[in-house]
Amino acid sequence: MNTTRSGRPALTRPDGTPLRVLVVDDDPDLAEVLTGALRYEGWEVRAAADGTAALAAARELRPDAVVLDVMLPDMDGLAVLRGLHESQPDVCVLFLTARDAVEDRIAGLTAGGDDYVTKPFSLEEVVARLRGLLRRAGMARRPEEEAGLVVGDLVMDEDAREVTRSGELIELSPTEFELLRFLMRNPRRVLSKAQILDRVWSYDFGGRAHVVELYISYLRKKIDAGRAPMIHTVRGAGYVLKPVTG
Amino acid sequence: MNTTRSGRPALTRPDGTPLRVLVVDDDPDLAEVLTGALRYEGWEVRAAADGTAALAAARELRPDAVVLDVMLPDMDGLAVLRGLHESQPDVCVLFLTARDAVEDRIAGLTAGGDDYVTKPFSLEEVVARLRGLLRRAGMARRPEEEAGLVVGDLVMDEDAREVTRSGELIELSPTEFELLRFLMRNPRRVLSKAQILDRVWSYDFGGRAHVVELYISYLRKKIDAGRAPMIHTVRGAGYVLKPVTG
DNA sequence: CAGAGGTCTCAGAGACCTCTCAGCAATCCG
DNA sequence: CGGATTGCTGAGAGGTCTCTGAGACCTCTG
Repeated sequence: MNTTRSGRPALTRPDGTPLRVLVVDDDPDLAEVLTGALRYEGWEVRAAADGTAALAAARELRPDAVVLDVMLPDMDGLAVLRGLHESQPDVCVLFLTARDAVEDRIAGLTAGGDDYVTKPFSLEEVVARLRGLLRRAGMARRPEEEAGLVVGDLVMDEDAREVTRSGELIELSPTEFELLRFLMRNPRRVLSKAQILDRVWSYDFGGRAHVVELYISYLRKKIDAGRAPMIHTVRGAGYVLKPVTG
Repeated sequence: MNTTRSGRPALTRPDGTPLRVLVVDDDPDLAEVLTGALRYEGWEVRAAADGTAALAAARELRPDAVVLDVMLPDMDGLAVLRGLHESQPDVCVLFLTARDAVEDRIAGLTAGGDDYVTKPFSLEEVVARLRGLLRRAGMARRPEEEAGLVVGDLVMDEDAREVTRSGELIELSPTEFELLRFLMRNPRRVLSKAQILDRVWSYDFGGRAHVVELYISYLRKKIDAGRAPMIHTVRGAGYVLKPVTG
């Protein structure tokens, strides 16, 4: 079976082969980081630096999804989108856009059910959106019936952005939600603060690992409050999320 | 079968041939020590002193993993990573970084599931991380089904950093954990204090072999406390870890 | 424009870890 | 048997890691 590099079973195409994703961004560092993160999901990834290369690569790779920067040196987002749909009408597209980009442009781009994230983004968010797109488009098969993320009595519904523990609803801020999602996708594994920063915070975040401690502290107050703790500190190594019994 | 120089069966590629590792560091002494330690694991190792040489060597050797200093004279870490992934998308990378390098944050480098250790490091830690990376990436086949490290009723889960004896959880500090890992990877074999010092303590540690005695003492209190002892002193030679009956 | 919620920095308190020192115990050897 | 050697462990200094509260800054909303 196809698996992620973390050992977890991967989201695959309906026939069980790896999902194919094309990353299009003219910043090579960003493209590299994105590529790495998506490969980590167990997907087959290729990168292109401009619209022309993107269209050529798409024709060859026939990707299930494209991660597309709307500001490319040679073509604008809508043109690339048109070109993509010409060769593959069903492809899912996740747009990357600057925060200050004119909002209604985006509105037009996402009309076809596609989605977008604004720069600077966190990798966890990009991966989550892409998974959402692919699932909704029926292009991906879930490894199991994984109705939501479940660790012990802690349950996360990603679509509804709802978290419950023992059936009790817990309200989380956006950052708290992302952090918990990352923890829940890696249960029983110690995650270092650097790993967490790289995944949950946006790539241009200059701050220290200290924020991680802070947000872990917030999560504990909401999730572990008065209950048997699920979030554990491993001094000198990082944090683990574990079901209560073991 | 491929074996380590210590006689233990080696972690191999899926086809049983030795894993191939490329070491990239511009400090020749450090590169030598690393190369030696990895060869000792039964792996095929090659060294390169800068980014250009590394990429050339990678193209030729096609390594399963690369140990990569992020501070190279000619290229930055992300650029080397990009070059590596161009020729080998699936290669695992373990980064070496200075502790005082723009604190804690290895911006994006660990995003793809890769890992890092900070200098000064212990060889045991480098080897352990590399093994972890390779296992998770599905690039390595374990010699046996070695679900975790097991010696008698003593069990270590390296991912969760958890140790149990007879099912009872034992809490260990980072150094205690490393020391025990080394012992458990070499059961029934007498390890000298010098060997332990070289493996478990970082290469720039100036202290005496006395710390080893101290930490063995700590471990005994936690692991052997009130039970049949597993850690034995071999006077004039070192220490052995053995299952109780043997 | 005021208020609310969210994010992050700062700084202090406290817990924990590592290692040195020193004295004692066990073992070895003449 | 007695001295020398080797190993064990308690006490404690110093440093590091972690947690938490207070507050500044920002954005969004009414």
